[in-house]
This record gives sequence, C-alpha cells and structure tokens, in this order.
Amino acid sequence: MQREPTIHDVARRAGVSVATVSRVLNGRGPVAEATRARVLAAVAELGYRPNAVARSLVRRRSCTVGVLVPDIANPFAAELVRGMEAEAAAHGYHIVLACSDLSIAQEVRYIGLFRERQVDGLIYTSGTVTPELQQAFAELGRPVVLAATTVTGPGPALPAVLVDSYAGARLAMEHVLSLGHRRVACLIGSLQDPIAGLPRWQGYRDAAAARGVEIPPEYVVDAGFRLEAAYEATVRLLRLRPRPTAVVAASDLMAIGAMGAAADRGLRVPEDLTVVGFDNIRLAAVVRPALTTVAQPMHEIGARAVSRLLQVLAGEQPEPLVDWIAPRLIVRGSSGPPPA
Amino acid sequence: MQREPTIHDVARRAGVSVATVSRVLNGRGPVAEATRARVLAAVAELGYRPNAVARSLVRRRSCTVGVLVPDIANPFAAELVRGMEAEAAAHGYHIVLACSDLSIAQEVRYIGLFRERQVDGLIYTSGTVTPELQQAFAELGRPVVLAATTVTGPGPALPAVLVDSYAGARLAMEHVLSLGHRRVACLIGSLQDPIAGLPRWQGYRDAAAARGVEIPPEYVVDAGFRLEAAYEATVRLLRLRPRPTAVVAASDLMAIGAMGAAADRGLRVPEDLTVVGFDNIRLAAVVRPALTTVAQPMHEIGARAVSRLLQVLAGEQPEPLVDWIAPRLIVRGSSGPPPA
DNA sequence: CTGAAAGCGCTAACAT
DNA sequence: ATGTTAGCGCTTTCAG
Repeated sequence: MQREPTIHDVARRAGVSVATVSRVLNGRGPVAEATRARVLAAVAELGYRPNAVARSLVRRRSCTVGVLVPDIANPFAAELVRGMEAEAAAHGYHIVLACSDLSIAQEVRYIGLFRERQVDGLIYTSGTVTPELQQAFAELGRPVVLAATTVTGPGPALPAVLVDSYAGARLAMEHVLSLGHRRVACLIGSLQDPIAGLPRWQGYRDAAAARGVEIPPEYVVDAGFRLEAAYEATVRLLRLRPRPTAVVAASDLMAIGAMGAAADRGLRVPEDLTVVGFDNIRLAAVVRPALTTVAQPMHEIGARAVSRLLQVLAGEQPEPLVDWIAPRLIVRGSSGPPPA
Repeated sequence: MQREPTIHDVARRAGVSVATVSRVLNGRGPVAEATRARVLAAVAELGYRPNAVARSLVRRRSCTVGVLVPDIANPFAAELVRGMEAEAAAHGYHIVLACSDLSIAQEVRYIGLFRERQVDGLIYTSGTVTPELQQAFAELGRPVVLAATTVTGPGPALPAVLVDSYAGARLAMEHVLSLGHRRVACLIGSLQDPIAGLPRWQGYRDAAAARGVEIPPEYVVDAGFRLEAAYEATVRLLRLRPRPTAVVAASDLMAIGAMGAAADRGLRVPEDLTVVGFDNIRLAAVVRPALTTVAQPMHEIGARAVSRLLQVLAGEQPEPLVDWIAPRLIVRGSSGPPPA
C-alpha cells in the first residue's frame, strides 16, 4: 500500500513544475500543447487523482452540499434526495447526507458539523423552520435552500421550492365533486402545520364551497398524516349516517389507510367509496386499486433545490425567492362516481 | 460576511499558541487547567469551529465514508442507508452519497471521485461485484465493505454483510408447507443473480424436497423481481389445473403483484390463495391483507456494514469476512391453510 | 509560456 | 506545560 501520487510526483515525471501541472489539470492559464501532453501522460502513467481535500482548503470551496432530511427511509425524502443527487452530480458536487429524525437538537448539531466540513451550502428538507434553526442557518454562514418547505413564521425569508399544497387540494376536491360526489370526508393533517396541514385543508374547503358543497364538521378528521390513525378515522367515518361517498386525504399514506378500512368493512373502492390521496409516492401506483392522487414531483423539487443553491453560490439571487411548483392530478382506479 | 475565525484567532484571543489550542480541542497532550479554560472561553466567544478540511489534509483521514447505491429512492436502499447514517454519525463519520442507477460506468466514475474526495472507505450496495468494480476498488486503495451483496465470482473476497437468502427461502417454504399446502408455485428472480435469485430458488426447492413435496416446472416462473411481470405470471399460474394453492415470491414487490392478480381474478387471499414474500419492505405491512414475508433487517445490515468498515479502518480484520444475517419469518394475513 | 514561492487551516514533532 | 515550526497537497500570484 504505497503512498498516493501527488502533484509533485506528476511534475517530476513530466519534467515541469507543479504550477504547470495544476494549470493543465484545471485548464486555466496558457500551456504549450507539448507540455500539456507530457503532463497528461504522466498523470495517466501514475494513475494520479488530485486530492480534493487539499484543493478545497486552498480554494475555500468544497464542492459539497449538506442535505438534512428527517429520515431518508421515508419514501418522500428519498425521492427528494434522489433528485438532489442527480443535479449535484451533474455539476461536480457531492451530497453529504444527515438524518435528523426531526429532532431540532440533532438538526442544529448537524448544521454545526456541516459548518466544520465546509459544505458550500445546505438543503433543508420538509421540516418547519423554527427560530433555533434560523439561528443555526445564520451561524452556518453559507447559503441555505429549503426543499418541500418554506419559511412561514417571522425571520428572514429563504429560497425554497415546494408544491402549492392549497392548489393541489383544490384539484383533488374538484375532481371528486366533478364525479358527482356531494358527501366528501376529509382526512387532514395537523392544522398547526403551515406547510402541508393547513393549506390542504383550506384547499378542500374552498373548492367545496366554490361548488356550493358544505363539509360537515364530523366529516373532517385530523389523522396527523399517519396511516393507522387514518384507518381508525375512516372506520368511524364509515359508520356515520349519511355515510360519505368519498374521502380525500392529505397524504397517500392516509389514503391507503382509508382504503384498508373500506376493504375491512367490505366496501369496494371505488364502487362504494372513492379515495383520493396526496403526494404520489411510488406506493400509490402499486396498491389495488391504484390510488388517484395529487402529484408532488419530488425528484424535480430536489433537483431544483440544488440548482437554486448553485445559483446562489454563483452569486445570483434566485427569483422569485419561493418557487411554487404546480401540483398535478393523477387519476387512477380509486376514484369513480358515487354509488347510485 | 466576515471571515470565519481560525485557530490563530482563538490562540491570539486566549494569549496562547495555536499548538495549545489544538491540544485542548483534541484532548491530547497536557494542558494546564487554567489555560484550557481560557482557550475554551475564546472558542466560545468567537464561535470558533475547527475546519475539518484542513484537519483532514494533515491527518490524512477525512472521517467520511462513500456510499454507492443503485437508487436511493428504492425503499430497500433507503433503509440500508438509514442504518449506515445512524452508525456513521454515532462515530463522527459522515456519509457521502452517490446513486449509480446500476450503471457500471457510473459506479466506476463515482469510485474515482470518492478517491479524490479522500473518503476513508466505501460501502457498496446490492449490485453484483464485477471485475471492473474490483479494479475500481483496487484503485481506490481504501477499504470496501459490501452491504446486501457479496463477492460470488473470482477475485479477492471482501467483507460483506447480507441476509442468508437460501435460509430465508427455506423458512418461507416451510411455513407454507406446514400450513398444509402441497401445490406451491414459486415466483423467482433471475437464476443468473447469485445473491438473491439463485439461492432463494434453491431454498424453496430444497425445503419442498425435504418434505417430499415436488414443485412441477410449470409452477416455477422467473419474474425478474418485477411487480408487473409477477402479476402476469400469476395470472397464468392461476389458470393451471390443478391450480396452486400458494405462491412464494422472492421479493415483496413480486408478492404484491401476485396478490393483485389474485384480486383481479376474484380470488381471496389467503382463503383461496396464500402469498408469501421476501424482504419485508414497509409496504408489506401496509397492503391488504398484510403480507407474510421473510424479513431482511435492512437498517441493521447498513449499520453493521459501517461498523465493519470502521473496524477495518481501526486495523482489525473483520471475522468472519462475510457476515450472514439470519432471516426471520414474519407471519401476517396473506398466508393461511389451503382451501378445503 | 513556465517556475518559484507563499499560503489555505490545521496537527505533530521537536524544542524549551 | 507551552511554543516554534515544518509540513499535508494544492492553487495562485508574481517574476522571469
């Protein structure tokens, strides 16, 4: 296990100075074609690879972006990171990944470590931006872009890319109403959640109101984005009289919970009950019947977040600051006209 | 946006030399308690964070591990990486993530970039270790650990951690047979795949033979681990006479495809058809009925892979080289006695 | 067009 | 117990 060759080894072998080697490797500064060739030959012979750590130190740029997600095993986060990785790789950047389990303390800790590692920037994903976090962002001293979230409270605005949840929820409700449903239940997330909880509920409500359909309070249940809670809630909803003929859910997982509850009560989807989700996780296409849902293009959100970060690093100001992505309705087998 | 404080700033402020600051920060070498306190105070006042890049350069250790996965959006890979991240973080290491889409060219490219980045080691996940890869590993010149795969062909063995697929398949088949089934179909992956394809088939076959049950050739279908192919294959299997009363599948996705086919033909699971999967992806617990399957503890595989890598970095030789994890059968609702 | 030399921020001998 | 100093491998003026 011999020492890795350094730029000095290449220089010696090519009979030039290290400065010249650096020039041909980085393509800056004028180099005679013959010299260039000699250097390249030496590089190839030695199997030389420049040491990115040393380069980072002197350039004060690591070509690395820190990515902070709650849990990479969450399919939503995974798709997001997939998009980030692709975009980053395309620009010579690497992703340093950290999972926080949504613990603020962990998040702050990781941001500090990212600072030590000299990441060029940070992408923060899908959590709420609290004051502690804003403080940590400030101490990081490097650009931050938000993916699938945005700043809702006080404090400085940050570049963000996310789907317009309100518009997406309206799409879902309008689809259901246009199929002829009038008794529509809503499985919502917490109204305290200003990113995905509140606006989706508002979208459902406003779209219904716009068509003159009222949603009675007992048809609205906060299942906290959890599948099991959605299952239980649906069991209860299906006992109500009159019974809802459709359920719109603020996440696919909740929708799948609802479908399970219907199945366990012997109701068929969509003949007896229409179910519409939100997110379009891969799972949505795989369950039976396949789930009608509102797509969030996760891969694209991730990619755009990185692209905005690189833009900031290049000195440009992303415009507009918050990039609202239009949601798209994907109609599959879980929605149909109400029972006669 | 002023310059980040360096160790010199801290030294000046504390009225000591940089060496002393380094000593207190790294806890090596003797330091008087009073000096120590002064340094710590200066660190706090300045909000100083050591520059990990500079440290990596001189220590020749980046405290970074490269992780190469086909696709982080694959739930299997995501769980694996989750386990890696947790274990790495617990030891002060960071994960640098790369997704190869299973392209050998990409993999080789990324390994080269990892070399430039001075990762301390590499974890390679769930692909087949080809000669090109072995070559790239060699050029990397740093330890490699395999997660959810192992070296099957010629070439040097590598530390690995993976589930014993053969034993897992036997578990699945024995479960089905002990329920009383005698006509069992197998949805297998490619027999060319020496990690998950071949051994699972062998496990099914041998467990059946051990009970004196024969699996006719028309009951065995290679669906290449794909859900759609498994769906089609099951449609055909269910047309056979006599019809199988159970299907064992070499992956959960194939099992879910089989369940879909049964549902679409009006057969109930498990009353008319028992279905057993392999992997225990999260989805398995979510589909209706929930899927009986063989669990691969992905999180643990990832964590152990990192732990072995750190072991190698510490100069120890992992023993035994290949860590075969015992699979576990998870009985859920999709398996039951055969129809009368 | 090329080389010499001064760092980037830190650690680790080696002195004192 | 603490300070001085020589690098780690690379880029980048500044000379020539």
